[in-house]
Amino acid sequence: MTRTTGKASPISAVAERAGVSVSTVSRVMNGHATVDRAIADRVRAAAAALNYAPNPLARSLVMGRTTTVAVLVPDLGNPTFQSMLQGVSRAAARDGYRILVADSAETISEEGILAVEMRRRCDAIVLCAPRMPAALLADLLPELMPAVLINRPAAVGLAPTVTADYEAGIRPLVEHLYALGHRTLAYLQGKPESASNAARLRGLAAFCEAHPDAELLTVDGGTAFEDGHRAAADLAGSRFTAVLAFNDLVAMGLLSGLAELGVRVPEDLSVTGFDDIPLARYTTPPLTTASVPVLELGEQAWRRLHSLIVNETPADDVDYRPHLEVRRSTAPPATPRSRT
Amino acid sequence: MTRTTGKASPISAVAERAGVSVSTVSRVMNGHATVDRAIADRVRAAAAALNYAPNPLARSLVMGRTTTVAVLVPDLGNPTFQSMLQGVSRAAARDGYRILVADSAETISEEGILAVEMRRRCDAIVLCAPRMPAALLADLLPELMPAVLINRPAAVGLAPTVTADYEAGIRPLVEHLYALGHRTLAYLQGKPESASNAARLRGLAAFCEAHPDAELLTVDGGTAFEDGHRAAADLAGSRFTAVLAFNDLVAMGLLSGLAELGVRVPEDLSVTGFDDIPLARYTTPPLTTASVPVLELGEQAWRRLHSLIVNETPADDVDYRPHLEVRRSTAPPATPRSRT
DNA sequence: GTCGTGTGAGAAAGCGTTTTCTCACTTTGT
DNA sequence: ACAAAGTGAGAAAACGCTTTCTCACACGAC
Repeated sequence: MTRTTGKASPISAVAERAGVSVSTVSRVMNGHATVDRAIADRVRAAAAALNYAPNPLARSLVMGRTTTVAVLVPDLGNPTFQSMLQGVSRAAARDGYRILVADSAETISEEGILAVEMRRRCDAIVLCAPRMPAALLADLLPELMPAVLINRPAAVGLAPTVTADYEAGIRPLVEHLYALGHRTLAYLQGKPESASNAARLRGLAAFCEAHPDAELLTVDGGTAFEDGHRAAADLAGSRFTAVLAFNDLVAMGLLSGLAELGVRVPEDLSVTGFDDIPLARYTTPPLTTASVPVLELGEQAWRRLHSLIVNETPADDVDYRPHLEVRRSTAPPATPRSRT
Repeated sequence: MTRTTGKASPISAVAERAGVSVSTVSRVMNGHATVDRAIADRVRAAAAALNYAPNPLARSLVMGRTTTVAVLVPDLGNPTFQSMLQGVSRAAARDGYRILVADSAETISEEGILAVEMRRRCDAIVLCAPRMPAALLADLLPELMPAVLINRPAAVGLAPTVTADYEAGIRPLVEHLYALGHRTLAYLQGKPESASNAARLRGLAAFCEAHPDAELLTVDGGTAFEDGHRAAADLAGSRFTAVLAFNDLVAMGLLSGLAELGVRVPEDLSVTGFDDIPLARYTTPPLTTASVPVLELGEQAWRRLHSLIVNETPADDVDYRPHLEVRRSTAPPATPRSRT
């Protein structure tokens, strides 16, 4: 009648089979206190025979911890957030934690509700919500703690934060173009309400101030391939000699659109991306971009969250400065025809 | 003394404040039975004042369901699995379910343990484990039910399964190349132990049988960009006029490597991918590939899992036949020099 | 021989819910 | 008016565990 598989047997079954109390089984399973060697062996044998494993739910309830954390990202379809998730997931796995994941894209208006609901099922939360209004975030955070923020530089002080410095990061990119000789530039912006778009704009504003001879225009783009692809037509015939795309995805869409239109990159037009997603180095031509260590961002988020969970003071906030990755989508502008 | 925020108050606090028993609070919160209108209002007021929400853990323990399902994927860094995850996640979210995600890449040898452990924390599991030995899978499944399998055609019958038919899917691809005039082809294979690689090989074998005049050689590749990139050097000087890459990632790596070597695609060499990941249409040249509806795969997996959870009989297994997506990375072979 | 002092194991009290069981208090039927 | 049937709410059991509290027993010390 010994079934080595089947539905989970409760601790009481093990206790009964071993002829001891549940307390003793619990003690054995958790390696607690000193329990007589012979009895412990009997318990272990019984547990093995019944294929016993403690019910994690019951365990969580009584212990007040789930060894699970939530990760909320705005779009599971975006390589950047995918990598963040992967970074958190891997790091957390090493510490024996599981990930509860949610994609807020579907329910942008109820992002807050979603976050709270997720949070209550686990021990802590990593919040990547670039477009959540600051006020809402501030309201929410007390309910969410322990929490770590990704890419919410404005919220520094509210919770441990890991960020990429998009403002500083775009500077080398645009300076690179300037150094190549570009003076008429376009910035194909992302969603205007996004914090990181604002940061890029600040960085670009600083650039303009430093180089009054350069002209930089912001044009509406988006955050996805399609947005870049769509923008190609407008940009192809324009007077711009270089365009900074909001991110790599948009840049790739643009690259593809331009190729279809017969515009040569970088000969006719230089293009830059942002993020350095894995595919950026495999585009044609390989994309000049600002490299953001997203996996690292996820890992560092986990480190801080873990500290909070075990009641240590987390490491200081970290702000990754993206580094310029020069590839082949940028080159000096063609000799202006006006010279002719 | 009314704190509208703060640590979660238990149901007993609400009961006390409303001057009723916990049972009544529970009934009100769950809209059960008929409870006196006046009392119900009092309870709701108390709950609101205390910002009460039932503890999901306790709820799960007693109700025996968590409204959470696990998704196990072999690599969170791979666009294909990312899309599957997204597909499951979105569909599950619509039904009010959360996703517990795990990346087995780190612990390939303990994939089984991981699966069981995840499964015990929730109501069901979606298993995407293309390289798990069939015997292990069969052993594991009883413990995992309810479960749904993705891309394990060999396991049909053990659990509801959604698959892409890689064997049938590669056929139109290679036939397309054959029709273009290619007779010397290379298949840049993935991991030999993977089920979907075996399926592709079967499809290709059938092709060879049907076209004795064509020569097709299998060469070792891999599953990632880097693998394709690395293979470029070998393939560049070869006599092959077309190469079928294991998947789009490999194809893109290959494209990039070939571009660096000055090999023109498709003029000098035709290249195909597999999967039709979002970026495939934005490569240069856009990639001819077999389109696998991965998001759909995830969604269908969820549908079946949901059925199992609510004790309905799930829809029949579904086997998506990838469809040929002809883009611009394939063309007739260059006129052979041997003719000269 | 009595008094600490350990030691090891069982009993019981939670953890925060839901749900069944009970029962007091109306209504209704006659 | 009196039993039968309904209502609505509290008490208590259950979910499966961990942990504190208790206590029986055996040991050396005085």
